[in-house]
Amino acid sequence: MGIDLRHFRCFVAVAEELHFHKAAKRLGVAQPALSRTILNLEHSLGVTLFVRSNRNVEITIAGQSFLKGCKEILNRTQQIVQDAQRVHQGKIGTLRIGYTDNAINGYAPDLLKNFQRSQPDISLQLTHSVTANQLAELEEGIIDFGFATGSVARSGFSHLCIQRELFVCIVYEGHPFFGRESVHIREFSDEVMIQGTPEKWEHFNSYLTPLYRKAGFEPIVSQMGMATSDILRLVACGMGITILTESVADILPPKLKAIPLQEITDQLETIIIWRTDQTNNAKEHFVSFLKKSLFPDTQSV
Amino acid sequence: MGIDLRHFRCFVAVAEELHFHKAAKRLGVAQPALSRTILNLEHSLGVTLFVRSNRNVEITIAGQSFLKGCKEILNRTQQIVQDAQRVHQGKIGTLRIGYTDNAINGYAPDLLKNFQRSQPDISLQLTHSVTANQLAELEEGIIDFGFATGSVARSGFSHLCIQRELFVCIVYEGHPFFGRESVHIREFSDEVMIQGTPEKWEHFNSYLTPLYRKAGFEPIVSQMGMATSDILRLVACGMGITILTESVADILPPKLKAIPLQEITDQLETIIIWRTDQTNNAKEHFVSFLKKSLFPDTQSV
DNA sequence: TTATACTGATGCAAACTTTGCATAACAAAA
DNA sequence: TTTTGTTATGCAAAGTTTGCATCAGTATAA
Repeated sequence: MGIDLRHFRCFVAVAEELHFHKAAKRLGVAQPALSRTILNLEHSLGVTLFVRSNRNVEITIAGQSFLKGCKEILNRTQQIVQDAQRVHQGKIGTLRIGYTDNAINGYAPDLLKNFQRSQPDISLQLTHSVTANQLAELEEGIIDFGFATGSVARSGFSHLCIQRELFVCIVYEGHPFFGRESVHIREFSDEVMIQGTPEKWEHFNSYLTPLYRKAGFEPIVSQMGMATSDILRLVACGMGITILTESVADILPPKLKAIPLQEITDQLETIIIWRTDQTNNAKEHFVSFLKKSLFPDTQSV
Repeated sequence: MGIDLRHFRCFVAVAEELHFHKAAKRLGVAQPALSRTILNLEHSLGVTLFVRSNRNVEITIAGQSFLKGCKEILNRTQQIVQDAQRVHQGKIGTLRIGYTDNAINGYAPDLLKNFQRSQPDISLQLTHSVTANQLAELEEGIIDFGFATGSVARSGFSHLCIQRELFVCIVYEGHPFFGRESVHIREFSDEVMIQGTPEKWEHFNSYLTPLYRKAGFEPIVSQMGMATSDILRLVACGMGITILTESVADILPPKLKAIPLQEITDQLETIIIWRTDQTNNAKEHFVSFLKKSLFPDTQSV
């Protein structure tokens, strides 16, 4: 005869009502059943929980100790059941997210902030890595989502475009372009340019090359930076100017300016990419949140 | 169909064995009964706990979450039953305390003795286990307090430092160091040393390694002991000398001596650690007793 | 003293749950 | 294809819990 939560529930009711009939009513059972349940419990424990007279019921100090424990266990049981259900529904969990320098500016931080607010029990773990690495990390299950730039169509992956940005020229105070409304890329033929390193900026640079080619010259590249912040620092030191995208405005230091490029309508896409197989509820939450945020009109699903 | 402790017990067995037949054997029931119990549980919860193929059983993340909770509840259930029985027998509360070999010497025994005197109706139940295990046991609710060595900062836990000790060298009668006022660690380069086994003494040994490194040699370790008493026995047999902490003086057999180490001021911290949530009266008594003993000046609360 | 009212406990059969056995169903390995 | 290893299912037996009727005990009122 094992002790069960049923015994605990019955015991708590009796201990609180100190009256078998009322407790039975509260539990929705007949009084004799309850009487027997408590007797069984006392017998299993080897502990007298109540002193009954035919006129009233008193709880023993052992009973008081047990009551406290029973309530604790019943509450905790409810909690762990809820927790399991929440995990099952993906409300508790961790999403690992990779991001590139370009992708994390603009719309992305707000997106993540809002998601965090709507699902505070899902923790987000952000790691920095370039697009190519992100794909490998997605494959290996190291990250769940990648914030990447460029069109990355691969089977087994889904993606959503979260923003499209125009390219802009970044100049420092004192440079001839500073204060101009716009610049034409042809004017760069004699400028010293800063660029991202080929390994990390492979994808980004692949957009720039055709622009220079169309303008009919090869850029003079003086220095390279690994991260956006490195490049901006070099520009700020007057080592040269650079081409980045609009959203960099969000992190632009003072004395640097972003100037639109004339005639150039190419856009850099920022996408969120993830594996289509291997889903879990936390991931699904995030995907549906993304869709809701990006296409608020669509009411389907 | 209510969820019962029976379901928890069955679930834990399956989760630990990841095999219905083995789990059923362990529980002493037939496999079909167990299968159905788990299916019922999953149905009641509305949560998939296991992913079964015909070749193996895997636990889901929701299952892992639930497993942790189930273990906690089963342990706590056992405890409250014991508590009730103790109260029935006239003891009012129980504190379960884990201790490591290093932590239980020095100040700790007096602390416990004084607490016992001030609260004779709270029975103390001491169990020996290493720091890492203590943390797991705290999580699972098997112990209420751990006496551990080393700085263990974890969220959800509180701790108090009860002592800081210098390291000393333990030598046997007849050894050249015996009778010396102090020794320098450099003199150990040709000595045969006794050490604690790496599994159980991982933390303690992590203090010794840098000491030897700074002195510029690797120690010659002849034998390893599991417990302090084992190590002392080996030293007493003349198998080598060892490094322990000051408080070991309290349990030093005759013909062994503790000698201070020159120039070494590193100290080993002994802490008491407990879960910040899940408190009860006995635990609160103990915490306030500790604070009163350790900071007798502070009169607040 | 006796009757009444109120209390928890007990006998018993019905309802429900859990169990074990035999075996199905399925997939991987031989 | 057969064998082996695994969980799931059908079904009847065993076990547990329940509700009804009723007992037994005690305080209160007549």
